[in-house]
Amino acid sequence: MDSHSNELPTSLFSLSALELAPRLLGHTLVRHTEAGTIRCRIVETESYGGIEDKGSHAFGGRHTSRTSIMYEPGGVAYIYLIYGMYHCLNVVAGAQDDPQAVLIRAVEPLDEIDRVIMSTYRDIPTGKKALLSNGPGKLCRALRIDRSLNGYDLRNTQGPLWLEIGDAEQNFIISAAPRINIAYAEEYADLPWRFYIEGNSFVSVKDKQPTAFGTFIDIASQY
DNA sequence: TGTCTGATACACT
DNA sequence: GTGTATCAGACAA
Repeated sequence: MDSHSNELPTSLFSLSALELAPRLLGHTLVRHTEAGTIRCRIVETESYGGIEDKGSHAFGGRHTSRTSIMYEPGGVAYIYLIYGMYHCLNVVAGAQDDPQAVLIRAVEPLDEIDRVIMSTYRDIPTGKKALLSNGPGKLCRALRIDRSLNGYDLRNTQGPLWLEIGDAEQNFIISAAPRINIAYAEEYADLPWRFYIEGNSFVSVKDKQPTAFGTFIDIASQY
């Protein structure tokens, strides 16, 4: 297999989180585990952009041991623990010292073998389908992602976790909606910074009135 | 179908 | 010491 041609272009990750979030939809998250290499399609993301975003861990320029990875140049993984028991995977975006990140909220296994391995890691029956990875905590458990992977370069196809270009032939509509569970973010809570593939069963939260945002952006041909 | 609640461990002050 | 903001299971209807 020629993995080199599947790499996402480096220039993509220097975009702002708000630009990167919809562009990651349809592309492939790959996790190399002891049980095998798992491939899944990104179907839902959220943008956490800049020090002015009250929903971001880096709001106000907060620079702590946890958030320090957000200040790296785009393309590395930012993984944090929530509720003491779940992890969330983010793709760092933008330039050095500009803390931005895209939260991966939901993925869809590409093939049967991927679904089987993910079900094993989730410790649920394989028949559960979409419940497997329709949320940020679930997908991290299904892909055995924890903070030991924090800071890894997601463009390195020799590593434990990376991104690849998705099927260029896919065609879907992107919807935008407010982000989930950030009521504390005040005026930033209602901004439509969550993006997802319209109609995909793995999307974590269904909106009554989704806002059309665009269609599949073919990164392979655009960059 | 929708709403609610408790579990849990670390970040940060 | 206080805040975090997902998930599974329970319950009502």
